[in-house]
Amino acid sequence: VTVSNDDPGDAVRSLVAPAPGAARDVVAGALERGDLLAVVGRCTVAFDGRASGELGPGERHLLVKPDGTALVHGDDGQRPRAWVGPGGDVSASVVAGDLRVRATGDGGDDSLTVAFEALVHVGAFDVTDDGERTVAGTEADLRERVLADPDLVEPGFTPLATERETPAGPVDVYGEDREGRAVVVELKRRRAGPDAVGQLERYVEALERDLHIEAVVRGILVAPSATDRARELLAERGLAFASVDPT
Amino acid sequence: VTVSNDDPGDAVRSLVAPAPGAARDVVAGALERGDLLAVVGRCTVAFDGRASGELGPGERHLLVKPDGTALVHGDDGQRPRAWVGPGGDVSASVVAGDLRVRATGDGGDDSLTVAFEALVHVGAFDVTDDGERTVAGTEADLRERVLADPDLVEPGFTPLATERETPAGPVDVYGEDREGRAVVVELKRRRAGPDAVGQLERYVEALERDLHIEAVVRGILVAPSATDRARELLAERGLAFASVDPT
DNA sequence: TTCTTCATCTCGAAA
DNA sequence: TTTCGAGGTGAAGAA
Repeated sequence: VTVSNDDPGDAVRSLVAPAPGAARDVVAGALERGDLLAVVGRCTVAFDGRASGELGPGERHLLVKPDGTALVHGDDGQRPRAWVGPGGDVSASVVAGDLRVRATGDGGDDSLTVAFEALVHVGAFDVTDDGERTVAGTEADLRERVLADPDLVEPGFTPLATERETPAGPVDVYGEDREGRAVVVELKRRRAGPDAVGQLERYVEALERDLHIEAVVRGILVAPSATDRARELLAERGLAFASVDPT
Repeated sequence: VTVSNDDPGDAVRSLVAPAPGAARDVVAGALERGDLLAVVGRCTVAFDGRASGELGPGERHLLVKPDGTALVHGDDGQRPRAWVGPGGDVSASVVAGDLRVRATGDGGDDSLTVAFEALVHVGAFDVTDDGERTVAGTEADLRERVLADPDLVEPGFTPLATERETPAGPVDVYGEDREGRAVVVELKRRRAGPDAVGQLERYVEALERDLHIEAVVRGILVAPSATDRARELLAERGLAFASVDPT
């Protein structure tokens, strides 16, 4: 077992195949300093809270962030096998010769316990991420596109408001058609399914009641495409569809 | 810059503050062997595909799994700041003196590029996670509970089928009430919102049409609780609610 | 706080 | 492959 550290300003602590006690010390120090903590090894995991469950023995990667978030990743997939959210407490101990890391969620209702029966690596890193994040191709971009060129929705369509409030919640785009009829537009950045139609329908009905007029409120689903079931539902409800890409 | 490795059967390679070339070699070896790869350092990130975007300079943790999944984690929150799914290719290179890791998603439509301008740690780990995952408190558990004690839904309720097919999709639980009327039950393991009511409504309407009878099909939403808006919608649609916890 | 909806949602199962 | 709904969904914005 060797401690391997080039000591670049105490920014890193890295142990390969450490003894549990040495690992616990590194983990405890990382938690105290607010470091990013990474532990790789064979472990079992238990969690409890909104639901409860466990992971049988397996080799995994535990990531603990300065805000208390803890993620247990297996060897595949994009989602952690187990996790607990930020805001809680994290502690480390050695129980029966095993390193044990325990984290609790914000309310304290959620808890996560990781017991390592073999340690491959422990690392503590003093990192801060203050970089900006930009994303293009979101629903917001689709909305901008529709507002810039309302004919994409339907020739003669005139947007009047975004996020217009109704008893059923805010509608993405509210406007009127060439004949002056009220129009509710629901935007989806991806292929739309039955849920999107249900949403649109709720807004249309809510707005009809809100305006308490006899005139019909039209509903238009705007998305790159829609599934067959979604199109059937649109037809049944007398709603329309317009194909528009978010980019 | 030191290579620090206790050589526990070639299961670990760990470099603290490595030079880009040395890091590239470790990364390339990890990709070749199918190791779990972890890189910590200051980087910029760009992604493209379903959407596109970038992360400005920041210190982050890159995790690459044997299946090609790549996750870029910042110092807080539970979701990666950027990612690409499994199934694609991953490659490493040194460009303008910086380690660069590029990963593509399954279809090759998605791509993720991470350029490290400073390296804190590089680790390659030979791990496999074959542990079982068990979870209690899921919707399946709620269904079992309801089937074991149908009175939780409503006194006199009799379940007849689960996953019963309708033109709108499979119904969680199908049965009949004390008067022999058809009943559709929609289950939610947590507090139910408007979307759950929309789902239940679709199933009720689909089943009414499917049975093509004059008799009404009843709908009951079963969940620990429901939001006010959800309750209003239930009332408008003539649907019922039953409070049942998944555990 | 609760509520509502978006997400580069992810994931699994079924048609 | 596509569709559909669950998820211990998470996260953001508004009331």
